[in-house]
Amino acid sequence: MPPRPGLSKSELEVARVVWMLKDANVRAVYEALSETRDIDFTTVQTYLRRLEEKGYLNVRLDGRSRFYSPKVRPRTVIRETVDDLVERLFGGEAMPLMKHLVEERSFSVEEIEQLRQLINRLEGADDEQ
Amino acid sequence: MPPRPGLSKSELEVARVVWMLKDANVRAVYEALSETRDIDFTTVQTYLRRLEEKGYLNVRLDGRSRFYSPKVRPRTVIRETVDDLVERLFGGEAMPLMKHLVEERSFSVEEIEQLRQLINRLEGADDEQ
DNA sequence: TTGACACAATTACAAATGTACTTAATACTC
DNA sequence: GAGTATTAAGTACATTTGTAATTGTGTCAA
Repeated sequence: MPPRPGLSKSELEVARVVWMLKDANVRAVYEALSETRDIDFTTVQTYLRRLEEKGYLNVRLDGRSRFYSPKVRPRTVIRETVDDLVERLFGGEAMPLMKHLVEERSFSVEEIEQLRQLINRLEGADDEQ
Repeated sequence: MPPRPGLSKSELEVARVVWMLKDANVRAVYEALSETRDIDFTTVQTYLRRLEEKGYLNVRLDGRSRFYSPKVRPRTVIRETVDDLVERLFGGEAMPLMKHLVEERSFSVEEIEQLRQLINRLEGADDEQ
């Protein structure tokens, strides 16, 4: 179990922006989010505050403004989130999700090739006992 | 956009049980859920009612008791759910999720082979223009 | 026919979530 | 230094979610 409260869907979205920006104040996050979505500045403020309260972000004061940066590694958050989804939607089996993705998200030829490479690499580093 | 309100994490879990049972009354769903999770009978009742209200389940009356069955196909719900996650967590790119799954969920040799097959099959039925 | 249960239906209610307004403090601009 | 913009901080508030208690009603067994 994660030692932190989970994130809601929208919170995840905001967290992702911070991951991309590495270190950002409210305005920067607000602007990034505004690209794709109609949202109020103070709403972003609230999200960032909650993300900090929940232990996902660090805050640093620079002058009068607060800069947020990841505290938990994206990879970790992604793992927890995806695991949770797999648990609830597929009873813990990851394969059906893979299958779903492969079948429903029409990948390009290049992407398929990329995938194949990934799998090949896996087989090399196989840690089955 | 889905024409129905989205499902919460727990609602998804309950929906999945109904999918598996195909057609079930509260008790059956309650019993299936109890296997893995401590939950009250009436809580299950509430979830099922909400799932129906949201348009995900059909209800049929058999004697005095209500039998629930899927109204929206699992595949559809899964697509909507996964798409939403991919959107928020990976900005709409499915590949990073695949990559994550392949790297983080140690698949067995058999599963890897299965995956490979899946990909091969894909290439045959390639519908790029 | 009377409990004891089963199930439906209704209601409850705190916590989490999405969304924003308000107020206060500062900084920047003439 | 008065007015304007920026940010922080606090507060608000309806909706959704998770969880269940309560109340009504029929069913079955003794």
